[in-house]
Amino acid sequence: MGTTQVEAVPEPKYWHLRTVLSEALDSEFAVGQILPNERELAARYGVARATLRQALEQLELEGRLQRRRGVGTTVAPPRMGVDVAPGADAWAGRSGDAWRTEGCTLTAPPAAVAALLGEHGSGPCHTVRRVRTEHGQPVATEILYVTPALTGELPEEGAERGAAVLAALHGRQVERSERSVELGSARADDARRLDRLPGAPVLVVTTRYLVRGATVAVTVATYRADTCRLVFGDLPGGELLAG
Amino acid sequence: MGTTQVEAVPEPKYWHLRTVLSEALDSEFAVGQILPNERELAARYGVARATLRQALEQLELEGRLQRRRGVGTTVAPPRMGVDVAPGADAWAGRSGDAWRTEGCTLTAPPAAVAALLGEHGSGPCHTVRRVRTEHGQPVATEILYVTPALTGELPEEGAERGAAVLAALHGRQVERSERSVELGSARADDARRLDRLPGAPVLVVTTRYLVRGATVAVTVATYRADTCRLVFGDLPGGELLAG
DNA sequence: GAGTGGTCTAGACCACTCC
DNA sequence: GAGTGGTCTAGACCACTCG
Repeated sequence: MGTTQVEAVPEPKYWHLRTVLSEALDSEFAVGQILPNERELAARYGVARATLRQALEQLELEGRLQRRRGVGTTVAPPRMGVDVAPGADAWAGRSGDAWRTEGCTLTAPPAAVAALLGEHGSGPCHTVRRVRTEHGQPVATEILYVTPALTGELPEEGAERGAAVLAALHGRQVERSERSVELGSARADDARRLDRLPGAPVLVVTTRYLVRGATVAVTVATYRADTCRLVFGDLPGGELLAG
Repeated sequence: MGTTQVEAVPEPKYWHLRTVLSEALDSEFAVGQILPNERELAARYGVARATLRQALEQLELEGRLQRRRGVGTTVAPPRMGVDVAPGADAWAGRSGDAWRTEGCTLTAPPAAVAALLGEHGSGPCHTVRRVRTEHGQPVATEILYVTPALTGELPEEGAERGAAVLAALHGRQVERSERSVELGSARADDARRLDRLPGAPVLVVTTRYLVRGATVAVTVATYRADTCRLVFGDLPGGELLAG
């Protein structure tokens, strides 16, 4: 008794620190500005470095900070809006297209993708790898799986075949598409392409393209969660409230 | 010399451990099964508990594990697909509606929302709080901001006014909507509603509803990232490849 | 009260960037 | 080589759930 407990459920130090730092970022720092190093910040706030890092990790997750090994921690700009509306992330040929095709193989898709492709998923698929760059920064990697039934014969190999696959898809009508978004962590190869460390948080966008009721193509796109805000622009109208 | 370095760039322990555990989950554990406790797992794999926890955090981020203080770590079921298509997450009145209205106030929106509302954002807005439950589990919280110009006079207070606001919106035509998804971390109040700890990763879905070119309503929905896969069903068709 | 995950510490060393 | 963030350790204590 006698201890006037201001908060019945005291919040963790790292969470309080996150709030304090967040407010400091708003009022005392400009975008791109470099913060004091972790050891100094920890000393300044009277916590262990690990605790400070927990707070910084939160802020990085929220897109407020950017940390680079060997360089320092900087104040991140607001997340860029990346348009992922169907057609807007044009697979090819668009003016100002930000996608770059890296290569193409003919391999069996992973089980999760095979399930989406249904009967077409059992055999090998054209597998096209692409990387999306925005404002000079890599923001996404993507793997496109296309059933060979859709493209027909494609003798070329490697990156050239990738272009051929995209060309074969060019202008095809699709009845509808289904898209889902979930949180993931970057695998080693994606992390390298995205200029991040393995395990970095990413937003995984999976899209099914349907023609006459059958899934003819699937894309799995991996967006950097720290720098990207996925924008689904111009959704159809309709009633503001269903029911 | 003499040290045959198998991997030129050795991966961190926690990342390797993540892979090992991930494979063990696939082959040796069933959904819902409880894992050995952290101290034992750390000993078993010959690492410090903190390192083991780093691996577990990764797997939790990927939706593979579920950790509950005082209980243990269990194998999580596959993420549930949560439909967030416009109209599908009906604001009210739908059969099987999974949203529950918590209350309603007339307050000035935060700056970020005010910016989206444009000229209407300067004054106070109807602010409706809702919670979405799916399969008996809270999956999302949402705040709906509506300009008073759209609803007219609404004398009631609290949760009843919330219903009145929703009723006023019922069946309204909207020309188009714009939606974005980004990663965030749960604030204390959202965390409580979602049965999570502060800082838990969430997917923040922001939607603008437009009528005659003006934004009349904005929703900010916060989904649990560990258990939810956001599904945008039945997107419009069109060309499979734009260009 | 026993057992769990969550927080926090103090220190060490490593990988990387830049001068 | 100096300075940064990233990894890892060994230990302590706290908050929570459950029998």
